[in-house]
Amino acid sequence: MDPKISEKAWNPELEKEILKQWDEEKIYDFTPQDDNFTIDTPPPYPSGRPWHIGAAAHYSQIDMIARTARMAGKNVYFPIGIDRNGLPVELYTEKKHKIRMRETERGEFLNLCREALDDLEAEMILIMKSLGLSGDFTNYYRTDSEEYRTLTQSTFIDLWKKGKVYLANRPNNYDWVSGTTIADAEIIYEDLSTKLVYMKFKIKDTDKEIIIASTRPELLCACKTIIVNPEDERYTQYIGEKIIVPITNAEVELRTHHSAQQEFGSGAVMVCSYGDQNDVALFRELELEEIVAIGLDGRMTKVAGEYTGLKPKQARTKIIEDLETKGFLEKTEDIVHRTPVSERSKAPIEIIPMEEYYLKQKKAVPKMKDLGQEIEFHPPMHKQILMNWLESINIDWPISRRRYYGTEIPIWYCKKCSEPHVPEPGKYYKPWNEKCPISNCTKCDSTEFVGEERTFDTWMDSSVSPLFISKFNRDDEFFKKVYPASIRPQAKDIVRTWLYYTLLRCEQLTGKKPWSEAWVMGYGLDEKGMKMSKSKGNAIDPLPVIEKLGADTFRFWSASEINHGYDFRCNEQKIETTKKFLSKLWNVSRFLSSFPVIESGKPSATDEWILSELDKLVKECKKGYEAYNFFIPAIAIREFTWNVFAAHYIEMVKARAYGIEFSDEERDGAIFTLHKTLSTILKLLAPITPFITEHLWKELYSKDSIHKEKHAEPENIEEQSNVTKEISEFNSKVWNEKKSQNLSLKDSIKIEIPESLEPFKKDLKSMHNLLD
RNA sequence: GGGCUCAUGGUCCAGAUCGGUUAUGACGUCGCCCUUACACGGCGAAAAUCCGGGGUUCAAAUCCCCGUGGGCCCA
Repeated sequence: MDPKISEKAWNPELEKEILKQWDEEKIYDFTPQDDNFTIDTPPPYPSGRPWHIGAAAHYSQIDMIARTARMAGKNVYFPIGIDRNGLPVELYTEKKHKIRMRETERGEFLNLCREALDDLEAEMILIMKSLGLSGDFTNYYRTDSEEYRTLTQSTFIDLWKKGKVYLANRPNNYDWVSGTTIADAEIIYEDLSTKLVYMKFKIKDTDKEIIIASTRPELLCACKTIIVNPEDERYTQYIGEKIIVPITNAEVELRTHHSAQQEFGSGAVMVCSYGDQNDVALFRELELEEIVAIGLDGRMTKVAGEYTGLKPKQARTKIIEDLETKGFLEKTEDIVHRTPVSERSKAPIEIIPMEEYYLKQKKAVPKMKDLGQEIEFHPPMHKQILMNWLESINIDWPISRRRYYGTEIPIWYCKKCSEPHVPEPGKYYKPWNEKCPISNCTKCDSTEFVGEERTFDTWMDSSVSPLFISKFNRDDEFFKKVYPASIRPQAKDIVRTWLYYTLLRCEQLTGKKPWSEAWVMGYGLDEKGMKMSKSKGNAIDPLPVIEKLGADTFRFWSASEINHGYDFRCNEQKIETTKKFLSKLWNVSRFLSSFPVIESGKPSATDEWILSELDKLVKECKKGYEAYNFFIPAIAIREFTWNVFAAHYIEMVKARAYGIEFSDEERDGAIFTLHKTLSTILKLLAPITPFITEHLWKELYSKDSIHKEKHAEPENIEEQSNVTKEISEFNSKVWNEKKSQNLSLKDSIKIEIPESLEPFKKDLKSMHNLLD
């Protein structure tokens, strides 16, 4: 009886062949029906090489969602997209070609960006395909396509007409390196070392002075008041006094405010426009008149007097020197300061009053909270990230950006009266490069217009992904069938951006929530538990790993190592050792391929025992798959296949399956059970390791793809877990005994079989060559 | 300062809303073994006072409180 499968190990090269078959057989094609399972797949952003290994794990798991749903009998719509709008590619292009965006002709710069994106995108698509993603690659979408940008602009025009957009001049987070406003959500905090400068401020008409500590002495020229804590007794006597600001000699008032911390510096704080968000709040609350000390070029403005034109950091150094020579400097201290920086350029942000477009969101918060409650989160704990974010929203969403590579804001202004004009939706507009489609100004009838040059925040594009994939405004029939989507899989770190903005925008545009479930995955960290980044040098390139070990090994690692929702560590060696399980599965299948597949058989006590354990496994997997938690089935399947099925059951029935000293009926019971168990294992594993299961399935059980099968259903067989324990204990006992007597495993030995294992006596005897 | 989350052999992790025998498994280490699926294997061994303290209970890795330390997020 030669095994039908002859190769001794799973060869990952076979994956390429299988991919081709899937392609030819079109087994993942989607035709909308009345009831569909739509996955709002995250379009990854090609921002540079290499792609993140955590992302590869993430997309593997998203595919497991698709396959799980498919095997549950759902009609799965699994679109694939690439997000191509935004700042990172601009920075990448500037670096790659050693150019500056603002010194390059806009059209030319956009072309360079597009080329860079095409390159990076090709690698991502290659990785996603190699991973076996069962998505729609033939129609994959790009967020910078004409069609997508038309949607972004149309939805903006719609919201504009509904009065949800307004222009306002406000202190804004300004990233002067990128030359653009950024949203609060794009700010991160970094601990940077800086100097805390203790300055002497004279109290007017006295010879007394107070000390004020600040990390931003260059903003002295924008200082409007000094605050102290109302409970700080050191300053009680000076409240209401005029204080002379060093260098500028301006007079400001000393007031009390609870936000001044007594422990920080001297307890007295200078309030300037704008050192930080607290300054913004204070200027608003105390109705102070703002002074713009830093311009859009990131340099000091003329109010800075002799420091005009310097960058804030240069001005700081110089002003510290001047304070010292003029006797205003008490001391300086080196401190580490949590500094708000731009997430993308890493430059410290400045707060500068600027005119930007805003999308109303403050009033929508209660509604968003309700929607958030309606959405089922996997795992449930991550709903809290959204709720915390909603709790902290206190300004509307600034949506305009002073960048090039993004969807253009479709507005033209009348040259004469500046009235803004928004065109009709349904077309992609580039106002910086196109004539205004409106012939006369609606206000003054003038015929000359100026196009808006700014673009949208990229989340304006990303936040309509459920509308794009469902062909909103393009195909009503399709839209009705696939919207709202079923599930939004995404990473934990963009809950407050992508997840939240999608909720907001889709509700504003359709009145409905965009999906009923949200599936949130943790971060991929390095082997020490630190965040991976290119600058730290601890990033792992997923492509060579996948090429070397194969997608299934990588996928099984991802499922068995990542407890859903928690952060996970990536370790190449760990991934490699995962391969052992696939080898085990392969060799179990190779052994079974020696026996004919038979449809039925009369199971013996041993067979019934393993079938009860198998049924337990089916139940366990079902629990995991229903929550889209692949950690549960992966661990359970590995444990069962390796440590129960292969280690004990197969060894017990080997002789019976060969028919040595057993009747045909007994033999067939074993063969039937072996195949039933293996075929069930393959089906249980199919969503996690689609390649090897497909190959073995076709070798052993069917011409048709395993991915057209339905999930195995529990048969509710009574549990026999105690038997498992007794069997494995007995087997260990025999093995140990033989070892201590220096016997080979095939040698005979005399050991009493416990009474409880009486039903398994014949199998155990043949397994261990036990003497009566 | 607030929130979420984690802490179990050298390393990673299970023990999930339901407290209950000797705390699961993998990686690594060591020893033995070619046994007609597999040496990418099998068997065996060593290795954990379950972060600390307190409480509830007949019973706590598990529940509660306090603390310590890490990660992430927000301010």
